[in-house]
Amino acid sequence: MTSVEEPARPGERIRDAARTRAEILDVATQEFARAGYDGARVDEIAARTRTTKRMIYYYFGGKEQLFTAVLERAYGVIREAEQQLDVDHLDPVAAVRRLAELTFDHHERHPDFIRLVGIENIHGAQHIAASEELGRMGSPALDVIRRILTAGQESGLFTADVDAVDLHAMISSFCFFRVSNRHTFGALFGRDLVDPDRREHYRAMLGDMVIAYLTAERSAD
Amino acid sequence: MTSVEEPARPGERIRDAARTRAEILDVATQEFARAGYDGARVDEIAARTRTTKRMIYYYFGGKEQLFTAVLERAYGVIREAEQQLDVDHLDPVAAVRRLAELTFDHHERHPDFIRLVGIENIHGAQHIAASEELGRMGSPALDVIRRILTAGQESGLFTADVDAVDLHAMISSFCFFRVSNRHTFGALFGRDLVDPDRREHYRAMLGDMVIAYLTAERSAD
DNA sequence: TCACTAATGTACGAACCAGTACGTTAGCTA
DNA sequence: TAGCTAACGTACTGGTTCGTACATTAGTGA
Repeated sequence: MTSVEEPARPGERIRDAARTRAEILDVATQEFARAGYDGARVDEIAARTRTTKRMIYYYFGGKEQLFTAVLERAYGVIREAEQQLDVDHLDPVAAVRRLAELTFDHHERHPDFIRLVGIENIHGAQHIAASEELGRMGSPALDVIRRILTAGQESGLFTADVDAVDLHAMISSFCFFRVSNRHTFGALFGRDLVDPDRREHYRAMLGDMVIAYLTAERSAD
Repeated sequence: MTSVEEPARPGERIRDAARTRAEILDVATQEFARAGYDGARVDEIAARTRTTKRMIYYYFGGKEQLFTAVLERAYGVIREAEQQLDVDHLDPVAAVRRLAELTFDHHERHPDFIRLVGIENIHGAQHIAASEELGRMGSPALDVIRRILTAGQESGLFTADVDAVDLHAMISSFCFFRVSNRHTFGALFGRDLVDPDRREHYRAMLGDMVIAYLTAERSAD
């Protein structure tokens, strides 16, 4: 997520639009994730870049558009990760587990992304709705799930009545909750869901859960 | 969640500390849930009560403490609902499904609560940490889960290696995500997770998932 | 090399907003 | 019924914060 941040060497190009833009996005991502949309301060973002507040308005137009740009980039990162998915050579059961684990890993590695999505939900997904880029952007993961599901259902291995979107929701809910709700959950139940010592346990739990659900014996009705 | 709101009849008691306090809490719950902690406006809360901003500071001390009071009451509601849980007469499988469904129903019926918890997580659960009441307040659901789990494991029906807290996390994650992320999920994947027409489908999906996980055949290792 | 434009910095304004100083009244109690 | 206090209202303030007007400079193309 973080771009280059070299200590402005002498002789280096002083003016670099792309770098300035990227640096603003980096800092804005942190600040929005830290404090929420309304809690984030444009002045604070500016102070933590090598440029000034003026540039934020020059490049992005305003706080709202800046947040949208932050979201667009964050979703872009996960979409790229999903495009790396290569599970077609695996059998359906192994493929689903692999997919679930990759989702698990990505959520764990990008807590800022989780926070941004939580914040965007507080605001009714209005920025996603207003963004053409995010509207166009499909989900490679969904295509992968669709393929695995079809294979598993045709072979009779998978008995569950779900489609790809539902399965994606199931996997995401577990991964998302573990990161997004770790603070309240920890405070109320005294268990740190992201404790590294428990990481493998939850990772396995997710895979077991999804596979058990998909392959469970079902009464014909 | 909403308290009495009768249209101040003449002859009725004008001064009613309990009512004023409750009315402030009602409106504050809506306003915080609507806009987040920093997005919520104390003036807006005051304007939508029959009293003034001065009273908010008189009864609660400040915005921060008001939010804490809102959280305390919201958590109190779910704790009360959990205390109504009576599944000890059911077999473990039926009991787990019943518990999951009650969690599902409560989350669906209290979207404001979900939003408040999401907001509290954005702020690192600092208000919960600062609240004695919320610290003391255990979870009746957890006790119920513990009993069901023990019964199911002793009878050999449940094969999964989970404790009550993990199982609670699993159930909550599905119920919570469905409500909390419905906006971004809907915008990105075009599916409304809280569409009434799909309600039974997701309710069954949750129960199936949890039971499949708990009862799945496992290789001894 | 000169002029033009993209990129940047400074300083400020106007609105907003949490919190408070100060004054008032309802209703209980002695 | 007198007086006392909990409950309430008004009007304001001080600081914050988004956004912008205006000035300036780096780099580039003719």
